[in-house]
Amino acid sequence: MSVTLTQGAVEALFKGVQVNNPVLQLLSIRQISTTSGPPRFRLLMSDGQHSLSSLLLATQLNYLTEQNLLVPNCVCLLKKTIINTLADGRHVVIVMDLEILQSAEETGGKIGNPTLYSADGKNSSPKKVSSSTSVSASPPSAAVPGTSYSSSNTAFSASGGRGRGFTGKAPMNASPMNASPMKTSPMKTSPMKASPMKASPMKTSPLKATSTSPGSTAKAMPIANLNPYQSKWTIRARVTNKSNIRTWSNSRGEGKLFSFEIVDESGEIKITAFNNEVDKFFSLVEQGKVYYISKATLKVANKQYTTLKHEYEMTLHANSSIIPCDDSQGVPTLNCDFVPIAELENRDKDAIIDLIGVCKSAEDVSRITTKSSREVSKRALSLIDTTGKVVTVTLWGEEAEKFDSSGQPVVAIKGARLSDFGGRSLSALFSSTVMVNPDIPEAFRLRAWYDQEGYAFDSQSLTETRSSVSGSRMNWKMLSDVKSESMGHGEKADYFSCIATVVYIRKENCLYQACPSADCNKKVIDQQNGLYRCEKCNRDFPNFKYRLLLSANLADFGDNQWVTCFQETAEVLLGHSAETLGQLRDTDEDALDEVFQKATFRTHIFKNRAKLETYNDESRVKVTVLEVLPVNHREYSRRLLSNIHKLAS
DNA sequence: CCCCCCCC
Repeated sequence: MSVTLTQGAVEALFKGVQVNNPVLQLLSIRQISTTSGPPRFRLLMSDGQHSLSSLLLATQLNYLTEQNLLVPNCVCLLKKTIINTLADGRHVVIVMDLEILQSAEETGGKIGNPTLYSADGKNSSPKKVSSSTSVSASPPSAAVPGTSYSSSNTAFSASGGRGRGFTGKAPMNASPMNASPMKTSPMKTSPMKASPMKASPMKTSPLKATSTSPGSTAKAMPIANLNPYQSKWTIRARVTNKSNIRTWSNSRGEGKLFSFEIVDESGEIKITAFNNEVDKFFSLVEQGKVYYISKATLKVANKQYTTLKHEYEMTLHANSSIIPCDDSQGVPTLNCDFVPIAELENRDKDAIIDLIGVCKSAEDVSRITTKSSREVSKRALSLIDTTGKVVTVTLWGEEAEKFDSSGQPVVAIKGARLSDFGGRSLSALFSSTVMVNPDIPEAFRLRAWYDQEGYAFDSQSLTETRSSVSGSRMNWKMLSDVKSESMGHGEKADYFSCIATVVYIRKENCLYQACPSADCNKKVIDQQNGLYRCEKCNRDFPNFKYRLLLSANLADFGDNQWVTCFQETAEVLLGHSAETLGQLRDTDEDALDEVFQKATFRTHIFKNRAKLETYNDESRVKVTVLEVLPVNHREYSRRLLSNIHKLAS
């Protein structure tokens, strides 16, 4: 005999320890009953000393049985195995790949006198087990919840699984599911009988001990651990993305379907319901709610059509069960991995991105016609985050129609697609989830940031559109043109735009105390008695508001120019509100200095107005800044080239 | 078993 069985392999596998390429003898094989899908085979294998009955043949190896190759007494090399851990701590070994080293004939019979391995050391006759329907009488180890569900990670990665499980951060992080027992049990059958071997029901339910109602202490299977090789599971998960009902008609037939995505703290998976199951479950399944789900079919996910990371997806069938769960504790509301907007520049086109930002502005909804002549609504939003960058996100259909931008809400989008249109922009997909003012810490942080400082940011958009800057209505000039073209000398003011760098901002007299009434910005006179007088309103006020009136010196490569910035443009230039700056001046002069320093040597696009003014018999052109816009690199290059061309000619 | 993801 040329083969040697791997001694100790059965004990290791029984205990859930991976064994590399063990050589085992098949003692018996039998088909187990399944509700759907291809036949499943359970194996009793021996290492010569012990035998193990909790092995399942992966369906892709079924051909070995069909060809009568995998028959009792043959010797096998298990090239790839997955160890699944059941809720009660027992392990099931899925044989993913094997090689028959020696046929049954060549081997000639059973090697050694193996006894069925069990944890308590009692050995039972392998014959008895192989003909019995009961699983080996290992004592239920209810005391190992900490290790429950933990599929062997190394085994999973060896099987080619990638990024399985929980890769994002959970915004609503709660205690691990293991530690949050379900309070109620709406399930008719106990989910804890999580044996993949339907023909081998456990006689006792190991976790039932302290419960008064069946299933009350049961644990759900984490979504990340779902696989086609275990059919008896119950998950507890939140619906994150429910589609409408769609119909189809093609060469293979017609029908209707809807799909939804669910999340638990371990991961996400897509579920699809067809025809009868649409009728049964469509109204039951609600976005945001938590359900117990069991008895659905798992199949390999088509990555072409899903943005989720799970290797599998689920299809509901006639026996599938979806039961609302009142206790949603510990089930995350969403599972986002937000990408800072500034970081989008470094991401690839077509990447699927989770994004959160304050909706600075939004287009009105509009109707467009697609290439395939379908009409659809769209609405573009400008989102900003603490990186100070802005990006355009397009919503479609109903989402676009319903969106309300009033109050500049925080918008979070899970699963938007990155496009290179206009540089960088995003588009919501059918699979995207759009949340307005979501109840998550990131949203609260952003709200606070925006209201305190973000609103005044000289934000740069990653999305360049016709309306943003580039070209059309801009009367581009160099600063030297102000003098050489005698701008502002005409009857009307001249308007021009330039790209220039702030070389100096005068701090003296940059702030004044203005009349607090809404439409009056007149400087008030401090009466030194706690009252402030506005001559224009002819009234005394107990308060005032700070206003900015900034003198700045701008330079481009041709010349420099003193300009005036009022309130709004000054706030953008300095990056803070007049109110904040007023407080700083009164309380922290150093901080105010820093603000001015930070704003200096920054380059922007300035839209200006030039007009000759006469004051005390002296005339000079006064340039007022009307708008400060971020410089876009493409635009900057274009202007630079244009200016060089102008200088050369 | 579907698989549309759009427009500038």
